[in-house]
Amino acid sequence: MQRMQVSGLHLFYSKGYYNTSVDDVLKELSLSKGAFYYHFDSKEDFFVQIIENLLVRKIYSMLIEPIEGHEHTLDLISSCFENALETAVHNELDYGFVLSNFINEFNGRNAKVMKHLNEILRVWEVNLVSAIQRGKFNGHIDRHVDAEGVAVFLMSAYMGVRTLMVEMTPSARKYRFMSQIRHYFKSLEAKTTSV
Amino acid sequence: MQRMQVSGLHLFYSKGYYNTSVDDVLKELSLSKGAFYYHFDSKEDFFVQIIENLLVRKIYSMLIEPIEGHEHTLDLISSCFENALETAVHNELDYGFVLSNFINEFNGRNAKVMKHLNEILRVWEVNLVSAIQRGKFNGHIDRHVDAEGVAVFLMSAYMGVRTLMVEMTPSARKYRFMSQIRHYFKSLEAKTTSV
DNA sequence: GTTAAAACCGACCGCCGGGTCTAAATAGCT
DNA sequence: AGCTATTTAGACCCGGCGGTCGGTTTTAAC
Repeated sequence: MQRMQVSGLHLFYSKGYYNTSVDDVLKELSLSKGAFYYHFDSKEDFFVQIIENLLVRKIYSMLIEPIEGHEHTLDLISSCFENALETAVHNELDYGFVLSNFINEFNGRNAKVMKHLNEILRVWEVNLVSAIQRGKFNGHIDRHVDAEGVAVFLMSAYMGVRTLMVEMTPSARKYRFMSQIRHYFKSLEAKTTSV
Repeated sequence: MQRMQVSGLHLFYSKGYYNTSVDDVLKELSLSKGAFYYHFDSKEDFFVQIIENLLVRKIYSMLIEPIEGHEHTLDLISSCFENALETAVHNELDYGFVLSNFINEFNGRNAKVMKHLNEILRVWEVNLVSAIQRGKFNGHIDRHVDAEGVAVFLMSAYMGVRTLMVEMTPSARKYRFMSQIRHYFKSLEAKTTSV
């Protein structure tokens, strides 16, 4: 059952949810329909459980936890992004943004699933905002900076670069992206510029 | 035939390519299978023609042409983004980034289609890079700025915010996003900061 | 060893989607 | 009007997919 979810996630990620049949998942593990529908009500239910059991935790440990420290916030964020993108470069299952793909796939097509995915986004956003506010409080970040704005901007940029990195010179793009992120961060630091 | 393409694009955009059947397109226009397969070899061919006939032109007029002027490059880009995102807010068919959605859908699933979509991206990127270089030449942009880096960063951010804007307070996010973009641009201007 | 519950098997159903094919309609031309 | 070429109609085929169901095996408790 755990195995089903793991290989289900891999397949859904690489081939897309609607483009992956239940049989595909079962073939991978040499299991039968019976086994599947004993454990899960439906394909959708299966996917929701994958989100809850695998996705949220991985994303939490990859994008939330790493920036909860009390050191220089912007450094935490940039090395967190750096790590996440590095796993993406190596074509590994980039839990960092499996999410982005799924959001694109389910948008306006499956409200139920979208609720779960949006919830993850929301948590990430809240966490980014509070990290930035912490940075302002600690004096690392200029106090005029709009925390919500920066959060939206960072999420956008990160999700976008993930799309751009697939199939086209990923490591070069990662490098360029990260250096711009750092440049952008420099402009947010205290005693340098203001918003 | 033109009508087929137009309503095909609308449906593919709103429901997804794989989630839209040929019959759906035909139902919309009260046409029959015969009419469709007389004009197009396959569903895929149909889609490729939509890309070539509708998508590239619209994107060209929305994201390429507007930044080809010789005024302050960064201003051109930001008002170009502003316009494109504004149409997205109003749930209109945002040709600006229909592209982003499709790239996400076809990534790693259909190489043939991806070739066409990547080509559009490539043109956009080249155009951004040369716009930025023009800005450096004109003295509006700091000469230390990495034009390729900025281009990748802008494309990422733009594509990402499009994802983020769907289904969750789009206009607030657009506003925040744009103000961060402008802030970022300020840090690229000549005689202020360097990379 | 018996028994009941948990887990699994795989044939089967109904539906839908892409694509084919033949016949009919329509348009264009003389 | 008559004839050809273009365009449509829609019945049909086939493969795949989500889901069901009756039955078999495995597990575990006593």
